[in-house]
Amino acid sequence: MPKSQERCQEIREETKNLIVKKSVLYFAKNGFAGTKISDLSKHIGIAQGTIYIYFKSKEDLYAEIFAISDKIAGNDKLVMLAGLPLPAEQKIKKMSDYLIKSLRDDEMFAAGIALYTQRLLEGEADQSFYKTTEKIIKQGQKEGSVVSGSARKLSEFYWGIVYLYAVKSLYTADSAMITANDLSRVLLEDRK
Amino acid sequence: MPKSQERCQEIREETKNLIVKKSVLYFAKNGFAGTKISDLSKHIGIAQGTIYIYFKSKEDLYAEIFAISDKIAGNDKLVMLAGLPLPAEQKIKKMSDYLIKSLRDDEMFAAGIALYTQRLLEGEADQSFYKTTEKIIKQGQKEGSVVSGSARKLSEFYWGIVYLYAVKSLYTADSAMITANDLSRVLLEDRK
Amino acid sequence: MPKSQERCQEIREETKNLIVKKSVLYFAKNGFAGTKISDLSKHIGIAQGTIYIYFKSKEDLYAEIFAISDKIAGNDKLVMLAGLPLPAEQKIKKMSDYLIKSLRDDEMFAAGIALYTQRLLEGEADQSFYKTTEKIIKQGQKEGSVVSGSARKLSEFYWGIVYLYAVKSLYTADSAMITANDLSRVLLEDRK
Amino acid sequence: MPKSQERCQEIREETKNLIVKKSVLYFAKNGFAGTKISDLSKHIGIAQGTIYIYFKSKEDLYAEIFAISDKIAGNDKLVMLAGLPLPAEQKIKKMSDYLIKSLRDDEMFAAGIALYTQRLLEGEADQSFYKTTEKIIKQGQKEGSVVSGSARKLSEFYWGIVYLYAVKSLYTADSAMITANDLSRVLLEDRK
DNA sequence: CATGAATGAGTATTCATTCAT
DNA sequence: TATGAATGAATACTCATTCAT
Repeated sequence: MPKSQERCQEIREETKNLIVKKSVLYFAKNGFAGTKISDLSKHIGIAQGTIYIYFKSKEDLYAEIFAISDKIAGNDKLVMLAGLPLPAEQKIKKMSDYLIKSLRDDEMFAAGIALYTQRLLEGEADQSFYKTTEKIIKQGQKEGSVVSGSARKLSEFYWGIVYLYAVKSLYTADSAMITANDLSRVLLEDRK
Repeated sequence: MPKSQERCQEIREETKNLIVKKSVLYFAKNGFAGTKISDLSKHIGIAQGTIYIYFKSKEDLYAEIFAISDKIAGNDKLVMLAGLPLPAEQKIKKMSDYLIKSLRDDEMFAAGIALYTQRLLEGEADQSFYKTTEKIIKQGQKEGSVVSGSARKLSEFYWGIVYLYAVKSLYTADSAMITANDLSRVLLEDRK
Repeated sequence: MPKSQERCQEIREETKNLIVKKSVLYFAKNGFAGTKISDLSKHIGIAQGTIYIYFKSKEDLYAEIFAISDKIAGNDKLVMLAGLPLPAEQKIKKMSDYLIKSLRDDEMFAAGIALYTQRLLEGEADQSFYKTTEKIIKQGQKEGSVVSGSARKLSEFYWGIVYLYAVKSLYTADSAMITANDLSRVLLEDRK
Repeated sequence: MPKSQERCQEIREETKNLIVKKSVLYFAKNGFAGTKISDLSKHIGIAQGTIYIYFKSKEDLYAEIFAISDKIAGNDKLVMLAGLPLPAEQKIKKMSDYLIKSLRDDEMFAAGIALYTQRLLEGEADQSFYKTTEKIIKQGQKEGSVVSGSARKLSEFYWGIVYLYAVKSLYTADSAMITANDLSRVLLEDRK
């Protein structure tokens, strides 16, 4: 009696997700060239061959992970936040809160940020994070809560710092993480 | 006219320097695993075998480059600056000036910073940059020019940003570099 | 209504036959090494695992097919023909008729011939086809209807040609097949 | 002191030729799937890696050998022969002489014929051998020396037999090779 | 019995290193 | 010294076979 069509689909889905999930961290830490399929498969807990059932090649797996890195890093949440009817200062604080909390608690998130930013540096990712943040910055500059300067540069700066601490948290468990407040202050005017 | 002993030595020196110089950039961009000797030698403009005359192995070359990365990145200048009888604010401004200028004009410098920081993340570098900067920060906090907070964390933050723009400049020629002023402000109190 | 013992047996028989039948063609075209179980099972229309219910291994399946290739190729009919009380010329004509007709109409037959000959080349098949044909040739040489020369060589030649067109018909549907007459003439004296 | 440019070129040429020459036989005997790079390199007497200096992949090596199989099989000589001002009967006899002699003495030649014909069966080779032979056949039919029938079919038949004995000679050293005379008679009218 | 996802031994390919020139 | 062809151990990838469902 054959396995049911749906159950097979489910198994496939599960295994593929497992591979992706575990690979994100591994690639983020070790890079493409630094990742051996033999080590990766051991880390995932499957046979080497299984990877090739779901991905044509190591490069293919990497590309797929790269491609979804913005999802892993929570781009959709950011876009939603930007759309809310709130003052920019609040948005920035919420965003910073969310980012710092996620970096601290969720290795996958940190890995997603790291991969997404690498992709940006190599010119292969769209700049959705930057652009959404730019909008918030401009709103804040109108409202007087955000420091003056090129929104683009400020956005890059903000995300650069997020990247920085993402990478740090991948390498060292106990890194002296900045607070959400520290991060917000990069954009917000000091209140005296 | 036979080559004199010294001339030979000179040539050796020159070739070795060429290899180091060109390798710094290559390793900084591609990492250890991502660097193939075949590609690297092409990039340097010599034969693969030549590298092995000067270095025992790829790892040996990498180690040597790593070992001098803090020199490339100008650690000695920083130490000297810290020792001068100047207010911390001035030191920070001078330091930031120097860093931004170097990042802009000297690829080798950027590569040195990138490699040094990678080493730090992997826990293999001493933390001289951080520590020297910490001293300046503490001085500044006493003098009232530097924001309050853990000197260690502020130092890490400052150098994180330098690293960030070092990596950026390795990848994109025209990256929207921050100004020395932007960089200084990370540590300095806002003056109203 | 539970399946009877016999019905079960029948189903087994049917599936096994299906596998053999479809495999003959596949192996004949692609050879042992060139046949992947994954491709073969797709071609048969069953799951990979099913093959292993009926055959211990790929080699086992191949061996079984090889073993019956002379039956597929109609060796028994040839032996019977040789035994009939007929002049050699008639036997040769009947044999050629039968071979050409079968090659044209029955892919399985062509595949059987191809496999049998491959086996011969590799020295693993007995030479029953050759030997039976040799007898007919010798009879014909006595009767004056068959060209002179080594019966062995003529027999090899005759079957070589049959093999040739067997292979051709496996690859190209519309190959310019020789006629039974052409084939007979390889052995028979020209009549003026 | 570096190797001279020319010497390097020479060495490359030599090694590539060695690989091609030895591979022709190996592939002809074992087919593509049946040939392991590890075995092939042992057979050639070089390291596995060396093959990949000259060929991008196993497939690439095979394709290159396939592509030149008509040269190995001596297509140019055949074309030249067809152009000579001779009666067709002489051409056919010379051609058959040459073919049988080459098959007997030169394994490479046999391998070339085998590969070329495989290519034909797979529809990837042009049909230069067939076409040149067709011309000679038509000439001979006009001159009355060649049997009647479709020139195309006769040509296919003739080359089929050559292929047959090419394959045979690859497998068995002492195969009962037909004589040049036997081969010629496939096309020529019997003289009484 | 039938299925097809998973396995891992086997095979292809790469790349740091060596060495004859 | 400098070269780059050759090497073979390390790594990527395939495919016959197994096994839980």
